[in-house]
Amino acid sequence: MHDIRFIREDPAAFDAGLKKRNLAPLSAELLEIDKRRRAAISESEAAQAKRKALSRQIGIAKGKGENADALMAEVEALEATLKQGEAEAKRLDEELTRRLEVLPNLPFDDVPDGVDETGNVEIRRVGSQRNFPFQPKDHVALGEATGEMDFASAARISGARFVFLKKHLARMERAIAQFMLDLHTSEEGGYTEVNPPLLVRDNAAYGVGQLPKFAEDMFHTDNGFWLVPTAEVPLTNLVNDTIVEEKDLPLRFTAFTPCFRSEAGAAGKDTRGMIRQHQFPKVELVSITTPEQSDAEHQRMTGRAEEILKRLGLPFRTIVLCGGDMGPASRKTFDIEVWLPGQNAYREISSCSNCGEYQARRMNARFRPKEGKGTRFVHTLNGSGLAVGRTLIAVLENYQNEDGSVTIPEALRPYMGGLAALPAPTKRK
RNA sequence: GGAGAGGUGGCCGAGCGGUCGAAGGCGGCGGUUUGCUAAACCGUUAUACGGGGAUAACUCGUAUCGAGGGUUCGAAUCCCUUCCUCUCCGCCA
Repeated sequence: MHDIRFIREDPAAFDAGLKKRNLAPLSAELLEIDKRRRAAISESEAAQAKRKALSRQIGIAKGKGENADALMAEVEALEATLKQGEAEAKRLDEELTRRLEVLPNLPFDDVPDGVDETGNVEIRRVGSQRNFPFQPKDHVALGEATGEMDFASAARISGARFVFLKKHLARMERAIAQFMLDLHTSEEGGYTEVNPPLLVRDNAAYGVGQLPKFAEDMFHTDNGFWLVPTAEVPLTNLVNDTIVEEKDLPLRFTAFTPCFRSEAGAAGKDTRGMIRQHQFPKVELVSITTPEQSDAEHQRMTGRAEEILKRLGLPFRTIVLCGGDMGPASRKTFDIEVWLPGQNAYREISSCSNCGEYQARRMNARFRPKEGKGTRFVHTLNGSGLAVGRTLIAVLENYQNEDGSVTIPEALRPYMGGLAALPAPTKRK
């Protein structure tokens, strides 16, 4: 949600931000609505002030037992203008909100220009791609060979874009999540583990910017709940409608949850395998900071997500998204892409965004500064730390052996009962 | 699911048709006292929007007592709708 005063003060900066989003300038028409809105408010308030004064006089007169008919007639005469003025002011105010609340956040100046993913810029590459002496398989081939990744059963029971994981793979997914949580909640990680609700109300979905524009991307229950598309929704809303003390910032939350996305089928992309599912597990990171801290926190958060991949020995690259490819709430986003030899491609495994005060304004999340008076909006950040299902895929594809067994990365072994490798599939008789 | 109770400022808690933005307390801030701390005492302490002003200090106005609507000259107070919380009973992982 944008601050109309910011647009009033610097319409050129606003339009420049929209341009980075490949949107046409809007400041002129928004300010026109704002102008009419403010005029209507002034008019309406003047009438209200008059009524208030008269009503007070009526009260005083009646208190003294005097006749107040003349005064009451005066108020009566005001009635029409009053009602009309109020309605007009309200209508214009709502129109402005409706226009503003669907606009995306303004990218920072250092965000690259571009209309889609081709405009993204790689900023670093870590780890080296393994040289396979054989043709590496993708995760579907590996998982189905052992029967531990079962798409056929999932299709019978839930339809497309679901999967059953069994035995070692089920356990490894759990191991990965636990490894991530342990690192994030360690002293150097600094995050507080949270186990949030997975069903949320409209206001929570609105607060992070999912509503009103992206309703069709979420599952909805028939009694009015949204299934969370990411734990970002409940975690960020932990501070909605609250005022935190500056000394308590930053707040850092992490959660391991399933995520539910209904849009996953619509794109027609990644129809094969576990890459894009209606339900997937993810460890999420959320930070609440002061405006001054948010940029450093953004770097830090991205670093914490990268640390997971480093410890798992998975090669990855980090890119900064261009204006056209960023999520609407974000001012700047780093994507981390893991190398998948089975696909011969880097694939997104984390997305870390600094949302500035965009979400804070929508959910009314403020802090009380140590210096000065009043309150200010917090900055909110979120990132995957990491997508657990995709991490599982990455482990399978990067650590596979020619016989179909999979070496387990050292970091995960303590979580797998010391197991060193997932067994190769047994040959069919 | 059944039966009740309630939602007031950063927090607790009064008020139940008329100068109520709202008593009192706590907390916060400023000060006095004090060797320091504590205690005591005095003062102060909401937010949003709009107008004026230098996009200042400040000032004027309007709104805000869960949300929305209604009654009334006037609503925190009355009525309706809705959301939420709590208690008891039932049911259930």
